[in-house]
Amino acid sequence: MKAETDKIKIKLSDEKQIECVAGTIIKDLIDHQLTKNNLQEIIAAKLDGDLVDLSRPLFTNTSLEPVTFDSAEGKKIYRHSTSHVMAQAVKDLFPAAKIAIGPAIEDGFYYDFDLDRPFTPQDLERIEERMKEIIQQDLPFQRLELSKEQAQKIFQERREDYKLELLKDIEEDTVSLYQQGNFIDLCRGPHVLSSGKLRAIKLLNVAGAYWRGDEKNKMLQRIYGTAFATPEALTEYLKRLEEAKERDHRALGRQLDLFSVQEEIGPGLIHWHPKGAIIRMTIEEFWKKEHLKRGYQLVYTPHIASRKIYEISGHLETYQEYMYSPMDIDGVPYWVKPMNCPGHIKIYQTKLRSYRELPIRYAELGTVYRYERSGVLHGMLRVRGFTQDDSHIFCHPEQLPAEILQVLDLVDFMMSTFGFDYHAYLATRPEKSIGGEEAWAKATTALREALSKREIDYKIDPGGGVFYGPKIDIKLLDALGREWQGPTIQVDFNLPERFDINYVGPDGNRHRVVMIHRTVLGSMERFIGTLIEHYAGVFPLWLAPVQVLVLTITERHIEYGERVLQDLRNNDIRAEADFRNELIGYKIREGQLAKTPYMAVIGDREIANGTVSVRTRKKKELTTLRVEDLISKMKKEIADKII
RNA sequence: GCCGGCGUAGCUCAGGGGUAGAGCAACUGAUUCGUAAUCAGUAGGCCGGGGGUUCGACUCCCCCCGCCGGCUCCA
Repeated sequence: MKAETDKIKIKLSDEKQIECVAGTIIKDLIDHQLTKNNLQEIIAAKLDGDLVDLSRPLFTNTSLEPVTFDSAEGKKIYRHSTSHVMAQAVKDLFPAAKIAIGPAIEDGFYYDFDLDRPFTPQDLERIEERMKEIIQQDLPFQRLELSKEQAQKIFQERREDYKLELLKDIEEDTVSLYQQGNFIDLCRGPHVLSSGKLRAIKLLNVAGAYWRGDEKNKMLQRIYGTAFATPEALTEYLKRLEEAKERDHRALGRQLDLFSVQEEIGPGLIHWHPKGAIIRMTIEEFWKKEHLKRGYQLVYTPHIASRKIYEISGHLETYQEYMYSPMDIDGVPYWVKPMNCPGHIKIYQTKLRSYRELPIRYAELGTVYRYERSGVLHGMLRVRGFTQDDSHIFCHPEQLPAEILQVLDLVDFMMSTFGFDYHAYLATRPEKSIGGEEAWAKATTALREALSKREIDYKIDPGGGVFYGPKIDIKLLDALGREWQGPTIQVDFNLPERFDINYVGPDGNRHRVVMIHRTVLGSMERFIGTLIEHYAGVFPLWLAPVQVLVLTITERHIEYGERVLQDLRNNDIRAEADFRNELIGYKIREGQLAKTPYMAVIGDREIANGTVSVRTRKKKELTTLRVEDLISKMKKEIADKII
């Protein structure tokens, strides 16, 4: 460390470097050097890549980069500071509350508290008011670097049991604490300079959360909130949340009459109404054709199976908690299938397989039932009975890379057909797992290389693999940005062993197959649920339940309307009619609210010319087309699956 | 499963110990109309279910069911 009179060099950018006296506070430096070019308020700084408080003094040559709210790091710091202010407000109003953890998260922050009474919505309002007062007071965030013992003493005095527990797990001798006003928190930082920097805050909701995410631990109360650099940005965000709610597949499912869940039948069990069913059927037909094209063979397997098969597969050992209790059939317990693999394996094993037959790819739209805990059910996205677009590929080890690549190709093709955004994860070997190190390495490499070859961005999910093999998970995003497990590609070393699945190699000996479990949509329920949100209910023509609505102006146009309707239907176009004695504006409004892609209006002029007046849901300008031209235009759009 | 909130007509929602309300939808009638709401009328409710408090409960209390937001867990 240099003496305070010494000069140090600070690199501000590739072109700009300045000198200052050692000990200069970053904020002072920034006030002099950077404010003119930066309208955005600076939240923190990055010194040689490390995030630090603006209140930190500079002692060595370094590069300095300002951090603003624009950056992900800036948002994180800003919101993390807001969570501290919230914790301070809670402690002010509820001194008995103990603080746990309070990080920034995507779009906001939370803080967990332990308090013997629940926070009410009114409490949230009070807390928010108190936070605004704290912001008004403009309390500086002070960083304290203390020995672990000193920190322990502080949190003992304050009876912050959770902080003490966190401290125990910290290995370093010194820890950092942040204080604003009378509030002290164990925290790495950095933070904004003072509470007054926080401009637009909002508390959103309270929820239970287990201490350290473990359901054996005490349940704490988590308050969620968010913060933005300007009130306008906050309002914008809240508006986005409202809009997302309107895309919610549960609301749209009711409005568009796609599906329902019946209390008397049971939660988590989906009823597909005619309009939802036709969407599903269209996707399933497409799916089947595509699989046959790509060398899959379609199979069907039973919905129940005797105990024996699940003993062999290991389901009773490792998966029983998700399986529904067995029924007695002639004294033998039968279970409803939670997965399709055993059935496919047994089909494979009906004869001796040669290496020449491999790979064998069995595919099935297989309906499975799994017990899901009541609190996790969610519309069509998390249910108890669902149809997986399942397949099991049996191959020999050398074929694994090519097979994975082919599956990934199919996944990508499907996702792009539907215009879907997705995130990919490569889940690696978990601690509790079976199979040799070499096999794992080979399979993981095959998965990784397939992802790179397809140029799919992915994250590693360390230890997230299944016990029997590594996997690629594709996550779909719902309207609120929540990720849902969709397509998955899993390599399996386990079932081939348990079932003794073989093929006869060129050497005449039996060899163990490698098995891939995969789905390319996930399940019909979850996929279509997410699709509803993705399209906001506005299905592309090829999927729209009603593709064209034939509308008449008055009763004298009905006869011609009937002919047009039949003409469309004869051409495999899903056409419906509204010949009611209602105003045309009224019928159009209904069609528009149902998000019908085309409406064909018929009046005197159209009958005279053998045409229809065509209105699309997107562009509202009208065109007059001969019926056969409308048919060919629609047929092309359907065939091309235009999104 | 756990924590919190909610449950009133088909849908969206008001009401808050003393006879249950609106809009839309439905139904009936009139209107025969040119691209997002024609007019009039009618009907519709075990106020999620059960128990309790009370002279009286949709309203207050308890239990159960379901839904919503999270946590934990998954296609």
